[in-house]
Amino acid sequence: MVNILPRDFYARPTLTVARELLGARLVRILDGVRLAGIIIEAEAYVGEEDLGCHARSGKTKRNAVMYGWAGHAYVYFTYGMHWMLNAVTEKEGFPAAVLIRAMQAVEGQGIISARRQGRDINGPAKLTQALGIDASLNGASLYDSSSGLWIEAGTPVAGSDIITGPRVGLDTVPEPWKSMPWRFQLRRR
DNA sequence: AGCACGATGCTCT
DNA sequence: GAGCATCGTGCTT
Repeated sequence: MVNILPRDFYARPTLTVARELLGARLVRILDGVRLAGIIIEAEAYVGEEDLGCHARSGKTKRNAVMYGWAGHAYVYFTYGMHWMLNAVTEKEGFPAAVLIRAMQAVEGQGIISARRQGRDINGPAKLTQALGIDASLNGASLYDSSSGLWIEAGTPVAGSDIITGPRVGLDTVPEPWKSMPWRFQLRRR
């Protein structure tokens, strides 16, 4: 049975969505083959007030998708070579998203491993490289399988299995945003 | 196991 | 022109 998370799932507070995406199944159809992983790490980026968020300076061409409908993919390019996958959250007009940072491969592991040349997939740019996610998926619907990229409900995760901490890579971001505990990880089993 | 650094190009000021 | 929600390599402990 297919159980794609609906748009309403994303149209909620970003911290809630980030926590609940842990344990969910990220699915990608690449060259007609189904690849999937269980999301094990995610971070919340919440509005123009959040100085760690790309929307900190208002709407731009790059971050425009974050201002749109919840449940769409915000995919951006950084460091000259890396793609990052986010799920847009909250209500239309409020710029917020969840960065998908890591997953545990559960379908198409052979292809995923080959695409990574045997290296690990524990990291936001590694994940997008493994799944073949790039600018062509910016704005794609995550609640609709026709996009080739969606998220399915997983087994519920106990709160005691979730580790929180500060977001990664915000070295030049001022406090308190730099240290907000808006990174969520599934405890290793 | 951990740290430092270079790669590499797009976006916004 | 500066900075970047990173990664892989290579060198040090």
